Amino acid sequence: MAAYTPSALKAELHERGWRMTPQRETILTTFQNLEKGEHLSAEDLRDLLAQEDDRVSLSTIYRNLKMMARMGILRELELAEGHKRYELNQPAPHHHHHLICVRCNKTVEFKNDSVLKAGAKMADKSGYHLLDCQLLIHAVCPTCQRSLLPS
Amino acid sequence: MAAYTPSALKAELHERGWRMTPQRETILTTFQNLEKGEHLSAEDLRDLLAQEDDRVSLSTIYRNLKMMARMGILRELELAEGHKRYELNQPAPHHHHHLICVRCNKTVEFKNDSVLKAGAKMADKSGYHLLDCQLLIHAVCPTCQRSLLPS
DNA sequence: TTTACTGCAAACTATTTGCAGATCC
DNA sequence: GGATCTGCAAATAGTTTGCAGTAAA
Repeated sequence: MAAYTPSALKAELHERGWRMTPQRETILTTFQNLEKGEHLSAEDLRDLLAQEDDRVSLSTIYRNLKMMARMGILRELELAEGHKRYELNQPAPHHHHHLICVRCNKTVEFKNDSVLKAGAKMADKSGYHLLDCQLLIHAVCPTCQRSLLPS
Repeated sequence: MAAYTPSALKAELHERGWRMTPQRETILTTFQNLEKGEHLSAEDLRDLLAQEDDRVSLSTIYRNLKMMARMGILRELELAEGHKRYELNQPAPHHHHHLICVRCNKTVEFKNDSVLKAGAKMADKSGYHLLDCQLLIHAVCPTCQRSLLPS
């Protein structure tokens, strides 16, 4: 656990000439307090914060989710159709991949360190600085295979 | 090469109570004639067909790209921000993954059969019918690392 | 002859952007 | 003090949908 603290974020922002704000701290700690494997869309996050009476505007949320993904703090997932979801970008023991049913969107998370290593090696070999590595499997789940509906 | 023929598509459509159309054949053969590694957005495809005076409406393109992805004929990629791209879903020797710079969107394709095998095994283990398996690596390319601009 | 498919135009929705005021450093 | 950040409202853009006519089988 331990992970990324607000002050580590602050330091990294300052390095780039940016600023720490209460909204950014709220967003970071919200993701850290999330149950393992839970991921949020921009709107989910807005609603969750509103429940706790800690309102942050949708545009600020969008701006900061994208920023944190580009910093490698969050990972951006395209699981269900039509909107992005975000989760903390965790290192090796917690890092996982996704298997998704294209019909019902049911998602299975799974770990595979050798895939992660292969990704890291590939990035390194090309001189890229790795931010996130996800194996994305599109498939049809057992239930939907049995369904009589074509599609 | 060889691959999927229009009549194979026709047969598969009929199995599901669907129909073959000239538009569907056009879309399939267009992807087959594409250079290796090239991928198209819905709009790209519309424009490419218009150039060859073989106009297909955008809605028909959207409907069929999604259908063919759900059949496993095409793979749906989210490379650059904001719109999906499609390419032929090729088997083992041509199958590849993507390494993407989150700043400039420069993309490197690479092959890794053991990753593909790990994905197929995982789908099988969960009883899912595999459609596509892609390792998606988000990173910062060498040029953008050197750039002085923060972000 | 039936039902699926296409094309058009309109609708939708997630995300982005311009701007004025607030706030971080 | 000066630049960055936020919140609002409006704009954008990719994609979807309703419908009437067309065409597979």
